[in-house]
Amino acid sequence: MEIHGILKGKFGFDQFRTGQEAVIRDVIAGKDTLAILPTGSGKSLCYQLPAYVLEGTVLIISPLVALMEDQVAIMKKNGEKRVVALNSFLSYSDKNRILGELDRYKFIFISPEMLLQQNVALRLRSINLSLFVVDEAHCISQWGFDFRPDYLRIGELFEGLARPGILALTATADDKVKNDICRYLRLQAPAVHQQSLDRPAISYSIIKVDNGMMKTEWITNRISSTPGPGIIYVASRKRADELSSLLQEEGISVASYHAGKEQEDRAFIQEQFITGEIGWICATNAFGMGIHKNNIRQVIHEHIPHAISSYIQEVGRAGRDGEQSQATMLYSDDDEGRTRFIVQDDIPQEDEIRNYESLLAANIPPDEAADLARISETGRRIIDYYTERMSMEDVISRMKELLREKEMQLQKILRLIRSETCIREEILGFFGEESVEKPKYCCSACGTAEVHWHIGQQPITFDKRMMDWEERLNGLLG
DNA sequence: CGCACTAGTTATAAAACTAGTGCGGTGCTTTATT
Repeated sequence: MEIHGILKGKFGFDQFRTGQEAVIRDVIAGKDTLAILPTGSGKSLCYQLPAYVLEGTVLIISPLVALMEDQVAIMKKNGEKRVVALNSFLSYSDKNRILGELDRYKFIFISPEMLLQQNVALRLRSINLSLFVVDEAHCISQWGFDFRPDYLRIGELFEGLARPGILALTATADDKVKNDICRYLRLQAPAVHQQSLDRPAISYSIIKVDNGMMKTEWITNRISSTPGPGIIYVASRKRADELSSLLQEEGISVASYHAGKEQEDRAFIQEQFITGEIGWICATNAFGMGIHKNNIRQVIHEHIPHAISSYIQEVGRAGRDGEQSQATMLYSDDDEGRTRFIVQDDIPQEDEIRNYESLLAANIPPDEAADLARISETGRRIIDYYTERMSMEDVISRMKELLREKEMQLQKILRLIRSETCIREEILGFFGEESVEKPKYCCSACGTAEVHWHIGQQPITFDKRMMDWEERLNGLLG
């Protein structure tokens, strides 16, 4: 069947959105494909359509169980019954039953961790896979090295075996992320499809303030006088709850969201935000993946994000409908040290690794050894992953390398913050895009960040440099 | 690293310092003998 026919017949669309068709043609041709498509451009069609052309089952790696469940529900609602999510929501018996009849399914969603369990991997290798999809593929780079090491092992599934084409999907990827994806998925001569990451409808502001109190003040003013819906990204769970309560007292419709909340509550809050019952969300970086909401008008950061690529991901959730939106980053001088601490804290140190390994060598049980060497659960998983693959000395130098890498990413975002040149140009340059057309509302560095919202009170205007107290003082004196 | 918080100190007393302590993001997975 011709792909336009399937597009109309199965999905009810008359034409492809920008970028989709080229990706789909490569996927159907069996090529390894890396597709970097902006959120909301219909990434899931890139594997769902080929599924109806190709013989066999499509296997989709997904980072969050909640996301898998969502997608399965949507597909079932749209009439596709041969779809299943393999994750820890399943009872032991259901899991076994499904594993026994895997080839009945057209689509299987699974986490990297489940994928790499021996019995699961064995079963998956035995069925006819038409396509292997890695959704949100930037997770390989973002999480694999220091958080969820199984992300680095996805490529091992087909070690030494014939395999189907691989499709890696993500919304943002700089050169490092692209390289990590290709390397760890072992892509062969991948077709890379990438659209401009520029979002002309988003204007960028970076504003320096003196302290936390000013952040609270600024945000309160801003939110009471300009439209939402919006997301406020904060650095800690505690702050998310605290800021949310403060804003509630001001009569603002807001809720907090972070990983310390019950799954149930998280789903509920997310749902309310999507339907518009809640106007604002105060959240840690836990919030965002899989949020299908077009009309987010503002994204505010009140800390320095960990890396430019995470910043762009978070900011990119605004303005998917193409309407004017604003991204604002508030920061103060002491943010740098705190961001550095959070990013680097979980990476095991040399003496911790040596301690832990010598305790293990003395036959101390692993749980106890990790405890004694004061290694976090995450840290231990990381050490275990690397020690299985290299000598202790190599693990130690690998960890140092990881620290350097994190520091480099931080330095890049600090450079962005301190730069006086166009923020849009800087950001796009970071992703390798050179020519940039500046929209009417561009950024605070260009002096054209301020959108004139047509509701509420006076627009609040802040000049980035004048917010610095020394310069403000000089301004008064001079 | 830097914050918020607490307990202890000071000595006219009360409020105001000081030193010490705890805390900080992201998520998957966990289950078997007859």
